[in-house]
Amino acid sequence: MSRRSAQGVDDLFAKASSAWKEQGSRMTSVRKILCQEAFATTGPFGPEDLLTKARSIDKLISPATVYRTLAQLVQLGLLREVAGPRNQRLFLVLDSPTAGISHVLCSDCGQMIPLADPCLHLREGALARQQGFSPTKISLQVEARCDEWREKGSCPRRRADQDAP
Amino acid sequence: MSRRSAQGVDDLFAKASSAWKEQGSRMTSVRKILCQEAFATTGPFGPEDLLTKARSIDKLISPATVYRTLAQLVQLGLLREVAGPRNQRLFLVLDSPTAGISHVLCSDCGQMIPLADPCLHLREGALARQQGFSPTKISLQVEARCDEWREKGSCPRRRADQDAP
DNA sequence: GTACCTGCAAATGTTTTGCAGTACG
DNA sequence: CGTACTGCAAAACATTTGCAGGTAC
Repeated sequence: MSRRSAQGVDDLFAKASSAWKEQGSRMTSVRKILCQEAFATTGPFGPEDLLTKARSIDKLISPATVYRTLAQLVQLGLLREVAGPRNQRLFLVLDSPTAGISHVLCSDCGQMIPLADPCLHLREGALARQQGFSPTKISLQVEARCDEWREKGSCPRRRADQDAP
Repeated sequence: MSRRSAQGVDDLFAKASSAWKEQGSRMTSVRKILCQEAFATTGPFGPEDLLTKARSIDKLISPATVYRTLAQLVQLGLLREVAGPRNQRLFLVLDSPTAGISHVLCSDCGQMIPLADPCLHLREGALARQQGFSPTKISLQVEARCDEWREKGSCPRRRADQDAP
């Protein structure tokens, strides 16, 4: 998994710290670990992913704390929740107006491939605001079969734990 | 809840029957009830909604059968699963070109408001093709808090059976 | 000292599965 | 008759919550 630049991570980390402090909360050592691991991730990640990464640093971190922290980071506007394939919950770091929130979901392997399209992002916000809504969660589902699937009969990204559609 | 025309329901019903028959399965009496209730619904509905409606006709229908049948109807291409607010699973009847469109989901009342935006639709197709995918269905969901919610503290569309977030 | 934070374990809520009986063709 | 379908109950998961102890300021 690719990682965000140290500069970007520090930026986000500072934002989280001050946002928490502002509301009487603290940047604790557990939250530090969770933030570092979450913010360093460039792609979408699930609660389970984050827990695993965090536990590679501190084995005692519990799922409860991961869920609590994720909810807070979404509420602070640093993460956005998106709908993943097969009802997974996924989170994305929101660190710039160009944050890629569009994705293609492969019908075969279920994998989510990000689409970078700032224009689309702006458009989504505008659409929602037009009708009197403030967006909190955005999910674009493009159901598709990848070219490899059509040519070779199976998707190269398919994971072993997945069943045929 | 608005209902689909009898003609439309019959059409979908016939499709389901023949699709099942084709694969050695049957249109049973329980499936009839589930299909009728699902196909008559024009908006998004959850497994629980469908179970309730079905039980108003036959009280013995079980959740297991509802889930099994929903999965099959999705697989047959008659329903489409979309991600709802607060991690609800929602299903839509796929019976027209307007099925693959965008929606705003209200975080408070859970209602899904369609967004007509053919431009967005076209754009997604292009994006997906760029990356080697052939899109089949596209749906954009923006989960949001509506202005009424922010101003009055609750959403005018809220239904009685829903809890505060 | 007073909040806040955390892990644990239990509770929740939803979806799936094994199984025995039933119904359909 | 054999296969598919169904309800029931239990299992499997994912997520949330209560609480007691620990930590930061």
